[in-house]
Amino acid sequence: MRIGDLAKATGVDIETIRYYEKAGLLPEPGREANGYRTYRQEHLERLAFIRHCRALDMPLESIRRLLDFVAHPEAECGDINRLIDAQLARVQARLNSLRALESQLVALRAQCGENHSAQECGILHELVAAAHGEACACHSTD
Amino acid sequence: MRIGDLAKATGVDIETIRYYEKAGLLPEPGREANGYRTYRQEHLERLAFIRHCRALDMPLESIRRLLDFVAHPEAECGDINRLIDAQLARVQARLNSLRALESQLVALRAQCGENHSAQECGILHELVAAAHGEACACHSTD
DNA sequence: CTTGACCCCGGAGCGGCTCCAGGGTTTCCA
DNA sequence: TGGAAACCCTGGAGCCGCTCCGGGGTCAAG
Ligand SMILES: [Zn+2]
Ligand SMILES: [Zn+2]
Ligand SMILES: [Zn+2]
Ligand SMILES: [Zn+2]
Repeated sequence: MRIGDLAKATGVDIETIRYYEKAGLLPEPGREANGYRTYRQEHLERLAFIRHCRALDMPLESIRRLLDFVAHPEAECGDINRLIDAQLARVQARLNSLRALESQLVALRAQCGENHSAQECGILHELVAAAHGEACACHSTD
Repeated sequence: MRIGDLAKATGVDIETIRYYEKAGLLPEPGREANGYRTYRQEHLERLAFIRHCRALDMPLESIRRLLDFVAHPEAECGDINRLIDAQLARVQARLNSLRALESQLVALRAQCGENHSAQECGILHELVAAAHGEACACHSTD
């Protein structure tokens, strides 16, 4: 399998595959006489694993550590839990802030109905007022 | 007001303030004889405006355009609406994917209860299985 | 013999900061 | 008066996870 085949099989961009190799996530592939990379089934599985973890938004460093566990199956799995927990915590924190953000944006959007000049625009007014600190907790000074 | 005072007053890092200046978001401050930047009330307000928009997760480019409206209050406000709408759409898209992500992570986390070796760990098993494509839509090949 | 598809490499660019080295200035206290 | 601490300056590199670029080599079909 050449890199283009692997890319097609997994839906991962060629450049990204090379990047994962440089980053030490994907083991070095074999080389044809002309220098082209050649991959085997294990590379495909490894790459799918990486993409699955990336789809869970894990940083590459976490994936690296998970791959260590795959390579050393006798190790205790406590760190795996902690890793997932940390990831979940990140996601939930981001969810919370995005939810707050969404309602702020919805409220903001409601300030402008019809087309008019910027100086009469409720959105701009609200943004300026909030920046002055009136009823604005989001960019707190603490 | 020197840069440190502005930083303290707004809770924004000094380096970030200088970065905003370089990025053309904050107007060039005055300078003391020794080259130190000096800021006035308008800078403080401007910076607060920027931070408020950043708290709404707007990209700097959008903020630049909002600032253009502040500077040209006679312009039509239609673009302001579109800007907020686009931002809201981004946030909602991210919310949706994060919600899916959260439930996946929760399900994943449930696969491991007690401490054991990595090869028996349900989390690792699930990750590997999902990477193989069994019941996994997240890293689709299309 | 050329066209096009594929592959190689090293390096730059993205956003939004953050940090660093290497310097100058000011302020405070002994 | 001296010296340390706290502040300020600049330009440039580093972070993440790619993505794109230039400049080249390789190989099969028409
Ligand atoms: Zn997947
Ligand atoms: Zn309006
Ligand atoms: Zn705010
Ligand atoms: Zn386990």
